[in-house]
Amino acid sequence: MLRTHHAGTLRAGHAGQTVTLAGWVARRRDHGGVAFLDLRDASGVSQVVVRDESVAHELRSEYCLKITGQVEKRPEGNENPALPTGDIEVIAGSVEILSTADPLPFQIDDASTAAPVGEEVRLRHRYLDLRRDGPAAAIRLRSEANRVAREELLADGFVEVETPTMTRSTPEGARDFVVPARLRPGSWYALPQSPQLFKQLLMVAGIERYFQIARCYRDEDFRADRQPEFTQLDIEMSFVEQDDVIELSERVVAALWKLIDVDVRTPMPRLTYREAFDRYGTDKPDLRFGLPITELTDHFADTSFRVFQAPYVGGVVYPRGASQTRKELDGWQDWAKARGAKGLAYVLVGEDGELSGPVAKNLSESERAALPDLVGADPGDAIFFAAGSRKPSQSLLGAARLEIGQRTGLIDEDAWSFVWIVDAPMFEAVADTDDVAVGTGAWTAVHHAFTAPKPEWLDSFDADPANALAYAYDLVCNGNEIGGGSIRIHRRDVQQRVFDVMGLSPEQAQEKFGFLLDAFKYGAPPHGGIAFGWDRIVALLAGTESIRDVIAFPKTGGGFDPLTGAPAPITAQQRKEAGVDVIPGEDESS
RNA sequence: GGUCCUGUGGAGCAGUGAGGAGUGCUCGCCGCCCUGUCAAGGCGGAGGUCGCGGGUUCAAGUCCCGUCAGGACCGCCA
Repeated sequence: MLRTHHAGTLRAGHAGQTVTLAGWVARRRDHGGVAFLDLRDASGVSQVVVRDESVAHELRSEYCLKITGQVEKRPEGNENPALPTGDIEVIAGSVEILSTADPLPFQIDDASTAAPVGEEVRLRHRYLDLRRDGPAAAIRLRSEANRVAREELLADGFVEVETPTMTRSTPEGARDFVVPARLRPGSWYALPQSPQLFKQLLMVAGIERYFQIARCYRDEDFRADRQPEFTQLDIEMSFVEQDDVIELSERVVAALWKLIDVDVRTPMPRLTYREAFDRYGTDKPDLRFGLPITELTDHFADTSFRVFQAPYVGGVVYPRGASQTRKELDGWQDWAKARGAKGLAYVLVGEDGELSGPVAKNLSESERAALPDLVGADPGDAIFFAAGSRKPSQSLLGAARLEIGQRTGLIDEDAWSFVWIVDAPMFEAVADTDDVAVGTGAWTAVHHAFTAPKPEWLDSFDADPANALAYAYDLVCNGNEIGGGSIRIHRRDVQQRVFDVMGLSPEQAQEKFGFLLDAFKYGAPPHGGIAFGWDRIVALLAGTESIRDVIAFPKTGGGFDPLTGAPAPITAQQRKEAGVDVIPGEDESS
């Protein structure tokens, strides 16, 4: 080893020892005659005292040094209580420059810069960014999360299995990334959107308890919490029911949050999908604050106000919202229109209890009188309304609820709220979505085509697909969906009935999922599982907004890696070898 | 595919409303001084296609059009 000690570990007890340290110059304070270096390695920093000015003079920020010297207690009064190593310093005997450093594109020591450095320049020099305390801690926390999950699962008899990252394109939800196959020009591998099909095959294989920290790939447009490649903690178990998967999941989550000294209370509360939409207008409600939505359809059943003559009317309270300016209230209209709504009707509750605003005069005396109590509004509050089809209206109110919670500071940023969303519908009408439908039927799977119906719907789901409930569960933390899974179909007859609802013929099913259906012919065990959004979970643990902060080398919005410059053109020779430009013949399936 | 925000020495900002010489701030960088600092200090200095292209104008960082890049959101993401 080049060193005998780690810089951040030296204490008063080391005084008198001769040590060798290796690390980077975090900061240099040259007094001419005596110079102080903060030498940083992964463990922290120690102050090094260089008394030879000719040695100290040429040293610069982020030079990589090897220093041998004696640990001494700092002179009386010169201790730095802000540093763990603040009681000692290392009097440099020899200073060897292992590596010099050019002037930096940005400062590593962010304590000295008032404002944060821009993300683009940080990502272009991510290897420097990761020398900083915050980013370094996030990557190390991720490693700890991986360790904790592995320990919890391995101790419970789980087997870690790696599945292919070059596989067959299967019709799942998202667009596939594809890889040309040199040996079969015109044919392509796909990168997996998840290990879903493989983990089910592993259940057929008798693994019984599988997990993997799995990389997944989806070629979709970006959002703050999306990357083209992302990570799931993927779990699948045989001979289990919903409660078994949930119980295991809660143990894993509790172990993870212990990393940040949070005791997660289990069992976690559950909401049905229906309740979540009725009360919070979303399937991933943030329960760190209240402000539930109130359905007002019955209240306005006989209204003369055209806008409220709708299949659904609901409202949400904006505490103290009546004092908003006209401009702010108009801003909400733009906000709603940006979400595809016509607008956001509102009523202001005066301090005297009188209702005002453009909508109020359209309401009857009785409609006005009961309204504040019905929605839980006090004098000085505002009430926002959405009217129209049930789900879009609830979604709008749910988004408004969240926006109100954020604007009014109702959200306790230190709180952790976990909730399971259960009993999601199995199907949704194709007309309600623009999904690339797997089949040609009027219905498409909400979760995926292998999700089992709840036991009580086993006989009737195909007779009443609009109301059939799936044996599926999503885990939501502070308004983020951090995990989701289901009990799978293991019976061929049930699977075919699901395909029938989706308009998928046996022949079509065989073509698309044949390898899975074939496997299910050979004694498939009942099984189910869950996948956790690992990047989001670690981001929550790290207390950062963006999952980019917990990915070592993330990509920016266009799928571009500012560090390597990927994606980049390839040479003509590479194109030729890869067979990218081969046009499939008529006898080849594309 | 759509909407909004941002782009000014190496970093972070101000300057754009209401056009008038690349003006300013904090940090960094370079040189000199300095023997107890720890965001060291003092003095001096260098460093700019104002993202890019076009237009309006006597004159554009500033106004208009287009475009590129980054961020956020809608669509999309079983």
